[in-house]
Amino acid sequence: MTPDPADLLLFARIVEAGSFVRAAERSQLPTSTLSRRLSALEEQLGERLLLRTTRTLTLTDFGAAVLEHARQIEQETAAAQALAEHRQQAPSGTLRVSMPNDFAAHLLAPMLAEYGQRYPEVQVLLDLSPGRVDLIAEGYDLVIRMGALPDDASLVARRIWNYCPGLYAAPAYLAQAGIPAHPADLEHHRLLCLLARSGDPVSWELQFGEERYTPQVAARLAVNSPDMLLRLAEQGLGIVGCSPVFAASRLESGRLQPVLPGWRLPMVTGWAVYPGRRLLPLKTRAFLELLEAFLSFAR
Amino acid sequence: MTPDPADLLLFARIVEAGSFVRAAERSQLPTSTLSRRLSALEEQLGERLLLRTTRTLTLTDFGAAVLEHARQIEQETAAAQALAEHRQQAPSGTLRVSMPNDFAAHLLAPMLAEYGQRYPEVQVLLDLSPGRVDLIAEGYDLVIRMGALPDDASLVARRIWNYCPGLYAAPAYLAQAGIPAHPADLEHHRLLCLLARSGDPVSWELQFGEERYTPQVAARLAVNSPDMLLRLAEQGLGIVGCSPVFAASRLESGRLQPVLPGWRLPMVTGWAVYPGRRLLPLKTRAFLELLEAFLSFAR
DNA sequence: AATCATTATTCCACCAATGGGACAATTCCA
DNA sequence: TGGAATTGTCCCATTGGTGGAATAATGATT
Repeated sequence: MTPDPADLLLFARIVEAGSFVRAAERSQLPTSTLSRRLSALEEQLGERLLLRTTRTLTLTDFGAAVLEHARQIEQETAAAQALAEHRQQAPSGTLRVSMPNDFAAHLLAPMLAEYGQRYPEVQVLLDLSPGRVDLIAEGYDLVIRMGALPDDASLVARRIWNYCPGLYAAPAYLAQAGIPAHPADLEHHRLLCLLARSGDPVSWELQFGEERYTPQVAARLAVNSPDMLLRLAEQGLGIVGCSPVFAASRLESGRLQPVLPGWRLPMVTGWAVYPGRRLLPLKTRAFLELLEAFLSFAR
Repeated sequence: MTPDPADLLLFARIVEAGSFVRAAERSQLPTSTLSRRLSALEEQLGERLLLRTTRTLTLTDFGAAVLEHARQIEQETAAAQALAEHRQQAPSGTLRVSMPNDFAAHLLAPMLAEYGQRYPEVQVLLDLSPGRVDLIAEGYDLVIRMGALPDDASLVARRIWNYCPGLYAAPAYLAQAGIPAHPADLEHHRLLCLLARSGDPVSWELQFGEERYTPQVAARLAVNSPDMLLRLAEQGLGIVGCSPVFAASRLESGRLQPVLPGWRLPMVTGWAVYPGRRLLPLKTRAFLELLEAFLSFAR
């Protein structure tokens, strides 16, 4: 059996302190423990390390040889602790984040800039692939996804954002197909739908305050990229349902305009998913905090 | 509080094994312990080291940083153990021995040669000062002394040799002063006495089998070196009492001859004194074994 | 020389860590 | 698709180690 490195560490401390009692004071341990542990270590190694008198401790030359290794152990444990403490104060390392492309482009660009400036020691690796990634297997620290969250017990999902998509279309399209006055009118329109990952069709369950209405329509086109969806709507392909935030720039420039204002699609929730509930790396915690701060503005 | 190096070592083992179960098998520990200890370590360091799924373990980049130090600790403990095991097989280091000059010259020269040849890794430091040395304070591994042994509880004395001094004188001296036929005759002779360390006079309590006789004489000369004593006797200064072994060479060459053959002085015991009762360094144990082997020949 | 202060060791009641088992979850295999 | 095997975590009775106090012993001091 290999010796307990903790005992070797204690041995180093005893030698440094020069006596059992001083080592006990520094280590916050009773002298009895030190005495017992050292004896056990000697027993295990099969040779004495220290010759002890009540007044003096002298190293065996075997003890001197072992002491070198014991000091190394002491130094390495201290290094490990220092590493941890440094982490506690300044986030560092590599942060691997995966999030939808549009989410990053429309909402997170300034936030990412701020994060990079505030924590220069963290290297951010941003993945914008739309598909879900295996958080742990692929080594991601954080994954942001819209809609359905993965029910993985080892993962923790945190609600970071939500929105109720509104309906938007290009003025040219509305001039040609007419402006709907009620959800029921949508049955005669071309609807552009965001393709859910699960592949099942999205129901257009519209609501306006307490009032609800679900037109019996099928989407004419489904894409898995909100940005592409908006671009298609801009080209006059139909009516799109998406977040007001995403549509904002096109609304301002007049390339899109609201349809059935006040009516909203069901709430979509954005989740931040990360492994484990506690002991989150500081870099991740910092990212989440900054994320929430920015999203509370964008709400 | 600094982390427990034993936990860091376990962490390294888990990473090497690739799973908790395999690490448990190798370490002869239950998986529950490994799981708990690793969690405790993470708790203490404040950040996760391993992301665990039932099927895969992946290192955090913090974990990767800590792992380096953990591996060092593993290596150092192994080195310490190897050191001990190597000691078990091949004595090494420095052996500090103190013994009387004459004891070394007449009895131990071949034994020391044999020891040096058999254990080349041991550097022997031989002290031939006649006075008693403080075993522990001066760092001696072994002290050989003739006569009274120190009653020190922390020291262990082992009887290694004993002899009954005989009487010897130079032929020239005997021709001049006459050959004693009975111990009582010694009262008219010059007696050369070995100076005891305590300084008190040595009584010439002669015995021959069961017969005892103590001539009322005082030594004319006292020296604390048996060899010098013999040399003085050789010069015809008087009758000396010393070990037959010490006198052997001079008896063979005829420079000395026995006086009152059969009569002997009281037994003198030689002691080997060393610190502690068990866990004797192998170099010391080897020395003692060889010592006893040689002295059993010289008896 | 004798006493005192200091130090390492020993003893024993007690507590915390252990480890065997059950459990939940996941991946592999048919 | 469904079981089977494997894996990490949790639970709780049990044990080994802990730590406070007494003991033995040593070196300095008066």
